[in-house]
Amino acid sequence: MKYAPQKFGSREAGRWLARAGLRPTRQRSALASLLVEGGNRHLTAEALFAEAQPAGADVSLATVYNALRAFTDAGLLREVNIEAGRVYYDTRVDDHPHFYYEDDGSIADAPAGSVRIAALPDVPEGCEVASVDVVIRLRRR
Amino acid sequence: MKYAPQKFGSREAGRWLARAGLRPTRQRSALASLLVEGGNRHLTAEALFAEAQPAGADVSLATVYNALRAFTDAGLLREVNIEAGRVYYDTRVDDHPHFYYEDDGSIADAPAGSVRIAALPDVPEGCEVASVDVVIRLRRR
DNA sequence: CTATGTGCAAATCTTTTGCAGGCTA
DNA sequence: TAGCCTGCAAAAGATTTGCACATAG
Repeated sequence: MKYAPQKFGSREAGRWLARAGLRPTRQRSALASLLVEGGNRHLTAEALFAEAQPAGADVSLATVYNALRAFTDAGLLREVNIEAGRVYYDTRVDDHPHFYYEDDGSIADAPAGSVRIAALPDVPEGCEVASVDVVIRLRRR
Repeated sequence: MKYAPQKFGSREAGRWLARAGLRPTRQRSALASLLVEGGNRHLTAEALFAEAQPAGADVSLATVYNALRAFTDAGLLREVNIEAGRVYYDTRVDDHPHFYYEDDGSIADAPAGSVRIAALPDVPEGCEVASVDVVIRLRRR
């Protein structure tokens, strides 16, 4: 297939990709721009795909999935597993708690310091903590 | 279809179902027994289905899924979302932290009190906390 | 008897993969 | 040029659903 010339992707997005040693292809650059410039975000592959179209990015859904996985493996994104059968990607990669609104299935960062781990567990022999995920599920009252 | 006479399900399992107002059908009783008598467990629908067969329970996979959802809706079980595309059911329904072994994808309860929430968040207006899920992801060192 | 449950298979939905060809370095 | 990427469509895996029949209360 014929690809259009490179025309998407901010400098910031370019650095973001370079930092992880990923080739700045047209598709990745466009997706990276959407991810980096949107501030802290939590989105699914479908959602990013839907955003890419109107932005003129012209990426296939499979490429969105592949790119998100590549970004995650490179440490640029973080997977958030909250809902069964649906993966969210978080542009913040540090440990931080999330609010999950059960009503509409949306996700938000909980205010910094809103949850503090007072005591860390006795980790089983031969293991180390990779991350600590905290999800506060909220219900409309 | 012809069903075999009721012959599975302990008294304990019967009470467990009655407590939630669920009809103690043969299939549900058998599944409830497996769940209640196994102590604290974290299993998937597939896993429970696999256990039911040798136990002579003769349930279909669809029924296992339906029953697990019914149990969860009734508050007898708790869904645990840790891995994308795979739901675990926990026989403990109170808030408690989990260890997740990234190597083999297994789940275990973290020792009681191993994690203590020091400060609860400022919950958004009009919302209340349904539950707080804590997952400590472990990596083999 | 009547509302619930159940089995089976087909349908959904999300995510992954195989392949042929395009593109970055 | 060499190997990484992409698009497309098909595959895969988990869970749900439609329908006819069974069964608990």
